[in-house]
Amino acid sequence: MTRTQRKARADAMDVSEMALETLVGYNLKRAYVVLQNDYRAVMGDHGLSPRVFSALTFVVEMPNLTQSDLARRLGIERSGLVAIVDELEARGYLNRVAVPQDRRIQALAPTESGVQAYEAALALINEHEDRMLHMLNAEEREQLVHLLKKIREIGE
Amino acid sequence: MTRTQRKARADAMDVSEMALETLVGYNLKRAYVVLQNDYRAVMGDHGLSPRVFSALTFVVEMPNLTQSDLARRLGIERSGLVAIVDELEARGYLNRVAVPQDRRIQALAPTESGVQAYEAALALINEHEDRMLHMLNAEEREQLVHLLKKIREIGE
DNA sequence: CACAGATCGTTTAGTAGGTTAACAATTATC
DNA sequence: GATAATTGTTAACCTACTAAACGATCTGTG
Repeated sequence: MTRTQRKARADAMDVSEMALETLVGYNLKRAYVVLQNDYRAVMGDHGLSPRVFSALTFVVEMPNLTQSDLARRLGIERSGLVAIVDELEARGYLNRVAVPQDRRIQALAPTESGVQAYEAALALINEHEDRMLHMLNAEEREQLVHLLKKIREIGE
Repeated sequence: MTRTQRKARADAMDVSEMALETLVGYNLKRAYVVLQNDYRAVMGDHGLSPRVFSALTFVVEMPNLTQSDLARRLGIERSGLVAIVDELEARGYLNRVAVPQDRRIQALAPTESGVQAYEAALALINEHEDRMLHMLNAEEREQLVHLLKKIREIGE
């Protein structure tokens, strides 16, 4: 649409006609905010934040990763991971274990309570997503995750 | 899966089997980061940020919104919008216009160069999305936006 | 009409979630 | 054995918000 054409029309455009509404990036951000708000409400002030939960998942499911490995898998910088690992260690959910073969690195080993906390958090998060996404049937939800993974793959 | 079952298996799990990978929230965030990184690269250091562009869209397409209106439509607090409107005004893309009927409010009126900047940015952004999302056909892309809108609707 | 209450834009202070650059310690490569 | 690369870490910085409070202004009720 040209500026002239716009001025020839009524002043206010219908929201659903705005180009903004067709942009994937804009809808992605808005949808993420909706989901994240409920996540925070469900997990509470002292619960695991999304990024800490995702780090804990890797530590539990792939024990003895290094911090550099983990940062790569999470798609963040090594320096940014330090605070996350600090929090998980302060909560008693993992230990930084020295590796004799390479004294630069410290393997991330989950504790018993780390594994339990992971499983408890995962149950809460699954409930949260099931409740939030009840308007999507199984096929739609699978399709959504599939499409999002395709976008993720570009960034590699 | 229980902890006992996990310990009975090999140490490291396949990434694609992790519950994390099936979560909508996690995939939403990761996909958003991928898209946003390219957005920043395309728009450059002095380009409009996503939030400023979305605000400009509303100002251009629905002239004379108030800041409270705009904040509601963007899903952010009034206080958070001030800096965004400040930037758009500093760039000369809009004016805060006094409204005689209600001296509390200032209508947001786009300028000529604001409209031009909007159209130029939109063209760049459409290019960016077309390039990033080339692996999705038209139907998939439409379906993705449709599903994201459904999630957005919960938060209202 | 008066006035209590809501609303508007704004400032200030705080938070979450990162990045970049530099560093010492250590390991790998030539 | 010198040079380069990697690891975890700190420090300083940035973006994108929120929450609370403010004066100015408007609205609804008695």
